[in-house]
Amino acid sequence: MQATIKDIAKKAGVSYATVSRALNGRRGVKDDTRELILEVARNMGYQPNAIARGLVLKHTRTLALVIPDITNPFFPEITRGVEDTASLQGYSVFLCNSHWDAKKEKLYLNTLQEKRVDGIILHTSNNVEEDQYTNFKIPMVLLNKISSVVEYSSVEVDNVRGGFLATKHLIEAGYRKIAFIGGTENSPSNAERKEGYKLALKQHRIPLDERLIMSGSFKSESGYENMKKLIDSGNIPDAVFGGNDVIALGVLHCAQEHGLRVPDDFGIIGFDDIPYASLPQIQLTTIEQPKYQMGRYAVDLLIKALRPEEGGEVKRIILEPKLKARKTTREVPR
Amino acid sequence: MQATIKDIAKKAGVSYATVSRALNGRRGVKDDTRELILEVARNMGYQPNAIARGLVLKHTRTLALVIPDITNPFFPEITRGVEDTASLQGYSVFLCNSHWDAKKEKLYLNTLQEKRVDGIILHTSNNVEEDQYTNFKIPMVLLNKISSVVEYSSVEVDNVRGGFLATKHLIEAGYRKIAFIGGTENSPSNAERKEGYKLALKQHRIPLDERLIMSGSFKSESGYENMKKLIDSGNIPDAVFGGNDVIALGVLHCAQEHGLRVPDDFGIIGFDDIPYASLPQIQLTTIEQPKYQMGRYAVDLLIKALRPEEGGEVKRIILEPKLKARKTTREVPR
DNA sequence: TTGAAAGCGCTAACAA
DNA sequence: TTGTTAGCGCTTTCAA
Repeated sequence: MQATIKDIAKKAGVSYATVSRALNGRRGVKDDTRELILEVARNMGYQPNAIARGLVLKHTRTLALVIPDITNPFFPEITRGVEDTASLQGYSVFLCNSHWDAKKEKLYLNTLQEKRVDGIILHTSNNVEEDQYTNFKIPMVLLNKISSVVEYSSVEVDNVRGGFLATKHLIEAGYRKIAFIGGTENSPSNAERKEGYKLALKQHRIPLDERLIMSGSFKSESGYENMKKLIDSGNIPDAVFGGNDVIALGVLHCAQEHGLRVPDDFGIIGFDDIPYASLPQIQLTTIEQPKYQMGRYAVDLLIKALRPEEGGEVKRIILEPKLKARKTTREVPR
Repeated sequence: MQATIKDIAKKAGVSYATVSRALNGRRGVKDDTRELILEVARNMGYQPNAIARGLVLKHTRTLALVIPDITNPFFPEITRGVEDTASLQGYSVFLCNSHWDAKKEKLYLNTLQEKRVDGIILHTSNNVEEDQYTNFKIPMVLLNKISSVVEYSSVEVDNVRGGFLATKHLIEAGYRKIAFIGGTENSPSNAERKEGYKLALKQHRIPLDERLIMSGSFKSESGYENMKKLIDSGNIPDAVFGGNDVIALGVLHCAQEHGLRVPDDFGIIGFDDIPYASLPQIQLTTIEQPKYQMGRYAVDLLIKALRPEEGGEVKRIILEPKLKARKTTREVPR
C-alpha cells in the first residue's frame, strides 16, 4: 500500500493538515517542520494521490484528445504537438480514436466527462449529428470545422486559401485541365478546399468542368478509383488537385500505372504534407498544414479557457497553409 | 455544477445509498424504486463522478502507454492496438511520448503513479539506468527488452529470428556480400537482430566481414550516412540488412543516388514493415512485426495482471516476425 | 505556526 | 428492501 499523508503525519509527529501544507509549499510552516516533513515523505517514498486531490480541487490536470485514427499519418504530429504542450503545462492527455464513427465518438466524450477531464480537443469524425455536442459541460476546442449551430473555439487551417494556392500553382506550372479529386462529400474542410479550387480557376478564367470534380473518401483507394474513372471516361485531366495527400498518392499510383509521365504530362498536388510526401522516392507537391502547431495552439487555447476569467469566450485561430513545391508538378517558370 | 447522487436521492425521496445501488445495477432494490431513480437520474443528466468512485474503489480504469515518439511510424499501429483493446475492456489510456529521453520517461512514470493508473505499457527509450524501474508499484508490461535485472512481463517479437530470416532471404536471393546497418549500439533489439544476421551467414558458410557491420541511430540519416561510408570505403556490399525500415529507406536513397540498381545489383531489406514500406512507389522488402497485435496482447497481459489471483506472475509473449518479400530484393529462385 | 474538523462524491458494511 | 454511517486521501476553514 502506498503511504498517505497520515502516515507521514504520524511519523513526523505533526497533524496531517501541516503535512499537506508543507508538501504543497504553502507558507505558514516553520522551516524546521517543513524540512522534517519533506525528509520523512522522501524516506517513505510518498507519492501524492492525484485522485483524492482531484476530488476536492475539482480538477484533474488531465486533457483528452479525440481524433478519428492515430494510424492516419495526418494525426501523429498533431498528437505530439498536443502532448508536448500539455505535458509542459503539467497536464496528461488521454488519447481516443473514434474510428470515424460518430457513435463511438459520443461514447468517448461521455466517459471523458465521467472521468472529469479538464478539457477536450476534438477532431470530429464527419457524419456527426447536429445535437452531438450540445449540453456539453466541459471546455472543448475543435480541430476542424463542424457545420453545427454550437459554437466552440477552434484552430483550423484556411482551407479555402489552401485550395486556392494548390490550384493556382498547378495553373502557373502550365497545367490547364485540372481535376479536383476530393474526400467525403459532407466534410466541411473538403468543401472549402473545393471552393478554393473553383476560385483559382475563375480568377484565371479557366472554365469549370463539373465532370472533373469528384468525391469519395479520404483514402488512397478512393483517389485511385476516381482517377481510373477519369481515365476510362476519356476526359483525362492534365493535372489533379487531391483532397489530401493520401488521395493524391492513390491518384499518382494510378497515373503512373497508366503510363502518364509525372510531372511532364501530368501534375499532381496533395494537401496536408504528411511525412510520406517528402520521402525522396515520393516527393509529392502539396499544401502544408502546420500540424504540430495546430496541436500546440489547441492546448494553449484550451488551457486559457480553463481559467475562469477567460472562460466562455469563443476564439478561433486560423492558420496559413503553405505550398510545398516538389517533384510531382512542373517547375513554375519565372 | 454536475448533479450528484445526493441530488438524485433528494428528488427521488430515497437515501443516497439506494441511489448508488440502483445506478450500479446492484440487486436488492425494488423494481419500482430502481426505475424511479433511473428516470430521475436521466432527467438530471447525471454522470457518475469517476474520480470519487476511484477514490473508494482504488482503481481508475485507466491505463497508460509510454512510448518514445508517436511520430515515429512504428508506433501508431501499436497505439491503436492498445487503445482499441483497452477501450473494449472499459479502460481509457494516457499517451506519453518520452522523446527517447530516460529522464522524461522517469518523470512520466512518476506522474502516472500519482494519477493512480491501473497499469502501464512501456516501450523504453534506450540508455536507461539500471534502477529506473525498480521499486515501482504499478503493474507494467514491456514492449521491448530491457537489459536490467528487474523482471516484468513483456510482449516482444523474436528479433534473432527476424534477423535470421532477413539475412537468409538475402542469401537465397543470391546476394553474397551482405552488410548489417543497425541502429543504436546499446539497443537490445538491435543486438538481437545482428545476432540473427550472423547466425544466417554462418549457417550458409559466408565469412563474416566485420567492416560490413555498422551502427548509428534508428533514423533515416543514419542509414544514409553509413551506406555512404561503405561506398566511399570501396568495400561495397551487394546487399544491406537495415536495422529497421527507416534506416533501410536511408540506405536505399543513398544507393539509388550512387547509381546502384535495385534490386538487380543491390538488395535491401528492412525491419518493422512500417506503412511507408508497402507504398507502391517504395515496395521495400522487410520483416514484419505484428504491431497492432503487440498492442493488443500487451493490454490483455496487463489487464490479466490486474486481477489479484493472477498478479505477480511474469509472463512473456514472443511473437513471430514474418518476411515480406517486395521489390527491393531479387526474387528467390525456386 | 499548528491542529481539529468538515467535506469533495462515492461505495459498502451494518442495522433496521 | 432501505437507511445510516464510516471512510477513501486530500485541501481548507476556523480556532487555538
